[in-house]
Amino acid sequence: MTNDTNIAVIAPLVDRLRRSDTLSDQEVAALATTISGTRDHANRTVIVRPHEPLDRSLLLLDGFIARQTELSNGRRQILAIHVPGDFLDLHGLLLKSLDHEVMALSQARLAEAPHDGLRTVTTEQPHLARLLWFSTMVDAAIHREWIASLGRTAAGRIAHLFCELQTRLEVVGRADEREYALPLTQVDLADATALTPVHVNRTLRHLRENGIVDFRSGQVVIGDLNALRRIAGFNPDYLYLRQLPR
Amino acid sequence: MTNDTNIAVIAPLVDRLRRSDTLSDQEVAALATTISGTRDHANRTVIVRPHEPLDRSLLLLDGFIARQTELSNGRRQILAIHVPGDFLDLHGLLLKSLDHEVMALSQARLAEAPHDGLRTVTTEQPHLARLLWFSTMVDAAIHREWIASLGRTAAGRIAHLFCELQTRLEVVGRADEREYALPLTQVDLADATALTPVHVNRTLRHLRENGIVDFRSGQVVIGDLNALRRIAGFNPDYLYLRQLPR
DNA sequence: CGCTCGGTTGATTCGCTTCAAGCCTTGTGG
DNA sequence: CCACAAGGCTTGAAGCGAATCAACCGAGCG
Repeated sequence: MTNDTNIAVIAPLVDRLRRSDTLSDQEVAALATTISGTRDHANRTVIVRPHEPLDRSLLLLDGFIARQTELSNGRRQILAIHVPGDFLDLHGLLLKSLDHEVMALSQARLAEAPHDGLRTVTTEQPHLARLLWFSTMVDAAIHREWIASLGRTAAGRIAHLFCELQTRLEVVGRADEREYALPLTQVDLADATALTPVHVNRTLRHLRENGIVDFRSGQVVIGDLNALRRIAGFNPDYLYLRQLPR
Repeated sequence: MTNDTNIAVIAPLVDRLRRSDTLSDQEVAALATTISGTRDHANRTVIVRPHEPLDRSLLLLDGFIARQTELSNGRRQILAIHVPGDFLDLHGLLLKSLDHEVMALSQARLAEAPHDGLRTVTTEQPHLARLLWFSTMVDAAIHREWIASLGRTAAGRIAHLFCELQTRLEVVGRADEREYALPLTQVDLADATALTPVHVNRTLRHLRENGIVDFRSGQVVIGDLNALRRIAGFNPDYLYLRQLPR
C-alpha cells in the first residue's frame, strides 16, 4: 500500500484531530506511515480479547465497535462505543494488554498501526505523541460523562447516548442534526445503559410517542434535538471540539 | 526548594509508577525538576474550576480529592477520587481546561508542575512522556470500572469503591488489608455511587451487620476482604499494577 | 416450514427514593 | 457554662422506577 493510500485511509481521524488542534501535512504523512494495512471484521466478531498481548493499535475506519466486560452477575456491560475516526487501543501501546474485550457491533473496517512504528513516530515527533495522548484524554472525558449516567434515569441515559453519538458522528460526516445510522439492537442499548432490554423498549416507545426521537431498524431519527438534549442533560463541551470557523 | 527536596516530594508518585514500569534515577530527577512548589488546601476547597485556563498540573501528596460535576437534576456526581501519588490534571496539559470541578475532600497537600516544564521534559525524554501518558491511561481504566458500576447494586457499588481505594492506597503505603483512613461523609459516598444518602446509610449498616466492612468516622475497617471483593466483583487487574517480586 | 432473533406488551415484584422525624456531636455566642 | 444551631448520621413508612416473569408477534433464513 502506498503512503498516499494511507493518507486517504486516515482521513476521518485527521478530520477529528483537526477539530481540536493544528496538524501539519507533514505530520499527517508521518501518521500515515504508521499504518501497515487494513482488515475487515464481521458483525459480532471479537477484535481484541482481554489480556491478549498487543503489538498494534487500531484505527476504526468504518462501522461501530464496543468495549465490553462481563459483570459478576453475568451481564454484559458496554464501556464505550467507538465510531469511525477513533484510534482504538492506544492503551495497548502502553498498557500491553487490555482488561476488557473489544467487539464489532457491525461490519467494521479497521486500519492497523504496529506499535513499533507508533513508538518511533511519537519519539521523533513529540507533537504527534501529544496529539495521540490528547485523543486518549478525550476518551477518558467520554468515560467520565458515562459515569455521570449513574445519576441519570433510563430516558436520560438513552437520550445522552443518542446525543453523544450524534455529535461524534457529525464530526466525521456520518450524522446530521436530524438522523444517523446506528446499527445496534435494543439489547446492545440495554448493555450500554445497564437497563433491561424490556425497559429500554418501553423507554424508546415513550421517547417515540413524545416525538423526541425514533430509534428503529438501526436508524436514529431525531424529532426534537433540543428536547433530547434537555432530557439527557447533554453539553458537548466534554468532547473538546473547538468551534469550527463558519 | 532544592531538587533533592523535590525528589522526596514525588516519592509516592515514583512508588506507584515503579509498580508498573521501570524508572531510572535520572528520570526521577528530571521529573523532580518539573515541580515548582507545594501548596495546601483546606477541606472542601475548590482546587480547579471548570473551564478555567490551566497552566500547571498537580501532584497529590497528601489527602483526598474528588473530580465532580453537577447533574442537570441538581445533584452532585463524583467522577473520580484521587489518592496521594496521583498526578492530577495531566489532562490540563493537553485539554487546556477541564469540563468538571476538582475539590478537596480533606485537608490536602499538592505539588505544582507548570506546563512549560512538563512540555520540556516530555519532549526531551519520550520515555517520561510515555510514563505520564500511561498514568492517564490507568485513570481511564479506573473510569471504565466506574462505568461498570452502572450494572452494580448499591452494595456492589459501595463495596467496589472500598476495594479500589484499599488497593490504590496500599500501593502508596496508606492502607493495609484490614483498614485505612477514608475521610468521606456518607453524602460523599452517595455522590460517588449515585445513591441517596439514606440508602447509603442502610447499605453500610447491612455491610457492617454482616461483618463485611465497617465504615465509620472516616475509617474503613474490613472484616472480610474476600467477601467484600465478591460483593464488589472486584478484580485489581485494571489498575495495571505489576506483581512485585516477593 | 419451523426456528431463531429482535422487538413488544402486560402483570407483578423489588430495590431504591422520597418524605419525615429524631439523635448525637461539635462548635459558638450570650 | 449553658442554649442552641448545624452537620452528620439513623430510622420508619410510603411511593415510584426499573427488574422480573411470561407470553406473543414478525421477519429472515436454513
